[in-house]
Amino acid sequence: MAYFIDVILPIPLPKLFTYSITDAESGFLKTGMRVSVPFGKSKIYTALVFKIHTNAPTAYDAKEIHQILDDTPIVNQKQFQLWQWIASYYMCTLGDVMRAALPNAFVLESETVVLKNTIKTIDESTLKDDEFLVYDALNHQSSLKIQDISSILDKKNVLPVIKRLIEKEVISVEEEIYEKYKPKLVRYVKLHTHFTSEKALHGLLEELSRAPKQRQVIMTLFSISAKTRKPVKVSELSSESDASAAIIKALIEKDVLEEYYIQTDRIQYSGGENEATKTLNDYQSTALEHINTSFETQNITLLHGVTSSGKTEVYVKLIEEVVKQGKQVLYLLPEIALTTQLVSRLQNYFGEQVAVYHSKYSSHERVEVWNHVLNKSVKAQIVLGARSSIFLPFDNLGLIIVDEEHEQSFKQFDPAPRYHARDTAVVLAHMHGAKTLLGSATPSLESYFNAKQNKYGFVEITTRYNEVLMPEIELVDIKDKHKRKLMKGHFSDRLIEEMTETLKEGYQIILFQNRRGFSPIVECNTCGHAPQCPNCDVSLTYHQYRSQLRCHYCGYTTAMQISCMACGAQDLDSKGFGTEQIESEVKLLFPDYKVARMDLDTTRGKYGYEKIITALEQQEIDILVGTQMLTKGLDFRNVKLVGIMNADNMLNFPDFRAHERSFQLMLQVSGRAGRTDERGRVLIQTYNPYHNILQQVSTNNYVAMYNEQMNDRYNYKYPPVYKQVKIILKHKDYNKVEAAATWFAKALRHVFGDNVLGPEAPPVARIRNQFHKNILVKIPKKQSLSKTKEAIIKINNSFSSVKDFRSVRVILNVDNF
DNA sequence: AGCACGCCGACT
DNA sequence: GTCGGCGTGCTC
Repeated sequence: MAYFIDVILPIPLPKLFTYSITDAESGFLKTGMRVSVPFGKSKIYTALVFKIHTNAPTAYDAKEIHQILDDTPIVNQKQFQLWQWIASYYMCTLGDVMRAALPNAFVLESETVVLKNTIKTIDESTLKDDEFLVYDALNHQSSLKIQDISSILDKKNVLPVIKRLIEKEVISVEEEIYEKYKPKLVRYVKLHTHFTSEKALHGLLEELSRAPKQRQVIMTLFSISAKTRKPVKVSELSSESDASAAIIKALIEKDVLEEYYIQTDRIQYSGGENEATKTLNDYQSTALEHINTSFETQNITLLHGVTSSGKTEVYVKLIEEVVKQGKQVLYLLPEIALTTQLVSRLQNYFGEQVAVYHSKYSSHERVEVWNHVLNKSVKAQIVLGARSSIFLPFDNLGLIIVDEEHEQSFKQFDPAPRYHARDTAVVLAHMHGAKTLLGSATPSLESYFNAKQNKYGFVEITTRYNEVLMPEIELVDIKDKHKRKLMKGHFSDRLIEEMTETLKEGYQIILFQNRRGFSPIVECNTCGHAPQCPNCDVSLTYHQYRSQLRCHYCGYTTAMQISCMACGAQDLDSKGFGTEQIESEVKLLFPDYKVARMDLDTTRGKYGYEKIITALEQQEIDILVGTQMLTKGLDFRNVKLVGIMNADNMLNFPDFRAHERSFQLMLQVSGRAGRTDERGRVLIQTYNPYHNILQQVSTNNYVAMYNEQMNDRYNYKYPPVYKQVKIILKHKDYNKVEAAATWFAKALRHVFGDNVLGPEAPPVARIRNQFHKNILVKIPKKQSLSKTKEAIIKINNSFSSVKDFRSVRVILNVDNF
């Protein structure tokens, strides 16, 4: 009997590929194991076994696999089920999902290696110049990579040269694959078995009396192992005995010491005893009770708890319960809310049972967490992670918590799969028969809507921890302040007053400005020219601290101009403002206080973010200026005043969710104020204090916001009332996207009529030299989602068979919010 | 997505 | 003349 496997390849092709395997392999292979397979002319890819069968393909000969990479499956059936759901719901391929799901180190790729042909002697005179260069390089180096040859010959396309050399039998090529994951090994030493007897040991010490350093090492070894009763690390021995690596090496070479390696985890929990979980206050325990009651009838429950209401403690109790039952827990958070603060808080209670998984971890570290989850190790009973942790190989999940449920960063935008981790988590939980708890102080409209419709259970906490009052929110009309000349730069007299007061009392201040850099537009006062990005249709943002102009879309930078590039006038003016400008103004206004800034530019690097947070906690910073990074579930004890510099630019953002987002953002920032005992204060500067959203923020009226926004959503057919799929077309030629988008929209209108919007150019019509066009398909609740998607895919297929449009990139984004 | 093949302009 | 640009087609 001939055996075949269908595999998923990590490429965006909609189908599986079939390879043949031997009898022996068929006995060994299981679905979910990795194999390496030849693909195309020469490449070797990592593929994942999806199905094992005996149906020989008819249209082609299946190739044989190259190698089996695993002893046991690394992906389980439930994951495959989830992957298929993602692929169909978010309209992408299984290959896309595989790429996103597996830690990078699991996906090996081959590299072509060029070797010298040693069998034949070469007549060098038959070689051309470039051929000789390669041949000569191989005399010095046993193997060359394609890239090496590229740099030797200093040109891009070296394949013709390689081809000629192969024909002349000078070289041969091989495909090499590397296992990217290497377990971390730690070197240990012990005394060689020769010396275990008392007598032999005595003799040894005698012998070493002439080598005091070495003798010292041996003595230290004894004392360490007597103390710890554990294997002794080389590093430990070396630092304890103050001996260099060379001395230890000498002892190993003399066979006095014996070295050995033990595989260790890269991430280790090193804390002490676990604490008992905290007792909940009345509000919290009522909430917990309600959640439990809700879970009796509902699989999903939304917890709406005001900022600083102690939701985490409630989560902890729930986690404790589930862990007791021997089930796994997934605790999802937006990437930047995953701080050491929260991790150590959970570790306090659950110790080494907590594993953390997010993108700042190296791919090696990710593999380790993956394996712990796969092996149902106690070390990963509770996984705390960002959106990609929904892909871990859970087997018996009992509970998923999605904290800060409203956060848009749960939705992946750029590479497919464009999934929403909150929604995917709900599906994942369902597959495991687990419960899902969504938590937020400002729930997303869709979740609140679902709760209202009784699709989700609903629980509220309306009181802050320790019954601290919600901050007092004051709206400051800066139009009026400008008129009455009460503004100093971007600061109103009210804000300055409050700041002075707060600083005097010894409390800290947070200033929020949702835009980084110094100013988003630099304009010539003489001719009105503003420097634009050469690759994108945006003006460049001025960054003062490096005296640079920068594009926030493609990363283009150029030096700040002294004079106008168009007319040469030296009179440049900056319009608008960002965090950098606020920071420098604060420094002028309050020269005696420490000011820091937190935005993308100051938090680069692995610990940049952490450093600022710690400094704030340690009260080394009096005033912190920042972007929305500030909003993410941080708990600052001593912040009493929050200033929102300008509420209008977010309210006027051209997006149907701008109002909802502004509300969430402002309430979240406000929530940073007054978290211990003193009531906090929030000042919102705006040109339009009568804006409904601002009124709702200032009265902390979520329900009013919800009702008003839902009204709009009904009227304009937006989510959560309608579903939507956004189609983005990109091309470097404007006329081409234009034509392509028109064609696409027309085809869609044929099927969906008025529920198709566009094509329209987005606010930034060109990014990285690609022109964009958007089309939106609105889907009424009663219209079948799967049929709609089928129709879109069909249109997309006929679109790509028009040869004129083939080079236009099409992005399908389901639930693009 | 890659990658090869094949056809055209612009340089050593 | 070749080098490298990109349109086209294919991958078990």
